Amino acid sequence: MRYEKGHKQTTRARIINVASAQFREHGVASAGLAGIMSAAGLTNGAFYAHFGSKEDLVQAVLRDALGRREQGLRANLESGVGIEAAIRDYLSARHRDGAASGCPIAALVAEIARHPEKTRDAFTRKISGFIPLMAARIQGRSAAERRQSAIAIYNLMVGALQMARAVNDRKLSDEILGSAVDAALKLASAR
Amino acid sequence: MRYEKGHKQTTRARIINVASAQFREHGVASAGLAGIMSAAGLTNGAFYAHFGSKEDLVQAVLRDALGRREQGLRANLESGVGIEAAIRDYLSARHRDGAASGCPIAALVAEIARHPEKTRDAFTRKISGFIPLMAARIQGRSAAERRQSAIAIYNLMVGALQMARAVNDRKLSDEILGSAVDAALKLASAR
DNA sequence: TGTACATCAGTGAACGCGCGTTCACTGATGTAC
DNA sequence: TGTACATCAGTGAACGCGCGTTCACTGATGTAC
Repeated sequence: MRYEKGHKQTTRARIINVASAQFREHGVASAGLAGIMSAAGLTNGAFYAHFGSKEDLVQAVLRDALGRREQGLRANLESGVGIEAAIRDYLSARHRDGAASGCPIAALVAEIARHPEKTRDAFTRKISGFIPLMAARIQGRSAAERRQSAIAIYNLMVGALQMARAVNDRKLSDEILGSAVDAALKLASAR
Repeated sequence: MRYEKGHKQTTRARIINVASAQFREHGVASAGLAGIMSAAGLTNGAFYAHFGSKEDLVQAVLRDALGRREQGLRANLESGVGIEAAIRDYLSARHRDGAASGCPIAALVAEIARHPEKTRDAFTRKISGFIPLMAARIQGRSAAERRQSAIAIYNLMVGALQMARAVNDRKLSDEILGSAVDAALKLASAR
């Protein structure tokens, strides 16, 4: 064959990786296919050998990026990384300043709400899988309470990260992250 | 005069109102000027008699929409509407399902982070004004603690509302709102 | 009082541009006989 | 072994379209004299 076996799969993965970063950095609506393809070292036309439409790519990116974060959660759980470390990492200056490689939920959730059902389906499915993984690391009297706290903590972190990114004043931005860390830790400890 | 006094101001306000709703519903990037102007009962060209650019309009919308919410907060404070009622209202199904007339922060914060400094300035200024108004209604040992809780509660509500809007499963969406209400109330009460 | 001109909010066609998408083609390698 | 054809990932030009923006123009009313 003119290309080694698995070449197309590799190319597809490269497109997904590039798109994943550009979507998170510029938003789905503002990241164009031409820019994504050229950053992947390809030309416009090759796109449709891999995906049926831009919306298809969005779904593939969501599944991939959220899948990676899920794997990360599982790895943390197994290696015993504490919930406090995870919260501090999520709400760090590094995460705030590195949206392109950061949490896809924080970067894209508002846009996803405006996308077609199929895209929201892909998102919803991944989120549903996430929740039990987070709940497993949270203290609480009952499973229901742990689940509830896990959801609230994630929502708090997502909101705080976005706010810290939008605000144009370093001190206020740091204060937002710090307030969220404290509140998240409170919610994570049994009451 | 061919138009009564104050006519231009009224028109400007109408453009801002229409844009405000369309930005919140479709996002700034996806809401076009032609659509905004025609919804305001005008043609394309009239836009530049009122604003220098689309980005100018974004800033005007932010100042207007956040100003309205600030006024609402002040009114609640004076009329003694409790923090619990405010939280339940923010995290209601009605607010989730009515983005066009809902909180501009939840709808636009992620996009604002990617806009020019001047736009982020307008946002930051309004947010800074917000915080003390919210802190005044929160319990806590010190002013610093009240401020911290107010920030965390708002971040939690913004994140939860966005997540509830993105998720494509009514039950999960309701659960997200409910979890956020409980967590916000916990954060709002003194500890 | 009547006429000439100034004002100005809004019109609507046109600008260049980048978007998502399509498609005829390329060229390296495989297979058939 | 050599030739004809099939495969297919990727090329690159072109499509129609809507975007933000510009601009010559309109027409109702004001002011000057």
